[in-house]
Amino acid sequence: MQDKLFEFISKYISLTEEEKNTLLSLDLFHSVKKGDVLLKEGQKTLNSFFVLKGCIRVYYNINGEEKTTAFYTEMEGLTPHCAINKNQSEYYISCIEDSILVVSNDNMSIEVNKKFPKFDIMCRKLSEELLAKKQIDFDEFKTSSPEQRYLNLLQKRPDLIQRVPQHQLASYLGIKPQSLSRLRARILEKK
Amino acid sequence: MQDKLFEFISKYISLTEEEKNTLLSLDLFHSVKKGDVLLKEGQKTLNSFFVLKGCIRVYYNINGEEKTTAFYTEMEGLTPHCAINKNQSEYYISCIEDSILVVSNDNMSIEVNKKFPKFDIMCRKLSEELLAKKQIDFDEFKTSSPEQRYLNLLQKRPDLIQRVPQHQLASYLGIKPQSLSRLRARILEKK
DNA sequence: ATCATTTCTTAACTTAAGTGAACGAGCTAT
DNA sequence: ATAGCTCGTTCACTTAAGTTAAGAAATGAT
Repeated sequence: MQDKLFEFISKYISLTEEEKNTLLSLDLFHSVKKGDVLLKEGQKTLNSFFVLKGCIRVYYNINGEEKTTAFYTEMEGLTPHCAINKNQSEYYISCIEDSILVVSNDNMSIEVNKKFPKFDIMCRKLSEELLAKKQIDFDEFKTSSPEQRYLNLLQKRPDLIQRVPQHQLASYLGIKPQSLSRLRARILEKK
Repeated sequence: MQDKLFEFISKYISLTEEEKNTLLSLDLFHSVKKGDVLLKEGQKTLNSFFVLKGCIRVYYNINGEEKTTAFYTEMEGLTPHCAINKNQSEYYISCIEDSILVVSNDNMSIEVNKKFPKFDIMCRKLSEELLAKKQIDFDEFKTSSPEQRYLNLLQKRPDLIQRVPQHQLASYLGIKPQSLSRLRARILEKK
């Protein structure tokens, strides 16, 4: 499982054995169970989460209703907003499948970056890439209807539709569960 | 105007005079006129754009229709997706006011980063921060109705509503110009 | 100053999403 | 096994956005 992490990192920088060992000494790997909550609204954390296996989701509690806004699956990760601006978190992060995560905290990465400055380069490339990608995703969302978004998701991340409950998918698509149900029925009719 | 750039940079790293001079020697500052197109669909560029004064917008041409997805005003900037993944651009970038921009290109920043590695640190902090902010913006967009989005924009970026044409604002809000018109009339009624 | 174009608004109509309620299927815990 | 939940779907109704068209207002070009 560690190899998957190194494989991912190698897309951005190359690591010596020494550097790999430094990383392995940091107790990065964590198993979490379906339903485990990694971060709650109002909490603070300096942790970042990277998914090696499984799926985590981000959701808000808005007037007692859960609104899911993001899923992270294999080889995807997030640094919560609150870890960057040192606020309390506005959202929850929880685990929707038994998962294996790399959990790294900010102090840790400051240490690592001191020892191996090229980690900064990786983090920079990675976050620039993710930023550009997020912008494209946002653009696609803005410029399409709920039905187009669903069809788009079906193309791009068919796994999500399988592994994620409908009502969570619905808010991810910016609509209510009933509307998603109806929209799917409508698509089936058309075929 | 250069001071505004240094002031911005100083939020992330501190610069020596030598470093400032190196930056100034790079011919970074450009004046552009309202309507000037900085990037077209299908083009490639390695340039990044940072707005010192004025406003630029990102828009797509989808079935002959312009869909505006982003605005960048004072002290905001973007690195186009195509500059990161070396593709042809999917979108246009143009100037909606006479503006003063910092235009930096990728080769240039590689040079600068070699000389002054702390620029990498700045870029990293900056893009991590922007990524987290973009995610929050996206979340807000997903979890609110067009009307809420408009009211939200009115709070957070009242300047945009003044300086940007309605039909561009509309697609920025994910709706048609007619719907924006109607929605604004509805809000006025309620008051 | 005038003409042409673009932009914004309004209106009538269509389509789709939101809302509230009901029902059955599947899970969970006891 | 069953009682209690959650989840997904369906329905009827409401509300708002999309569409098409028309006209007024603002802008730009000659």
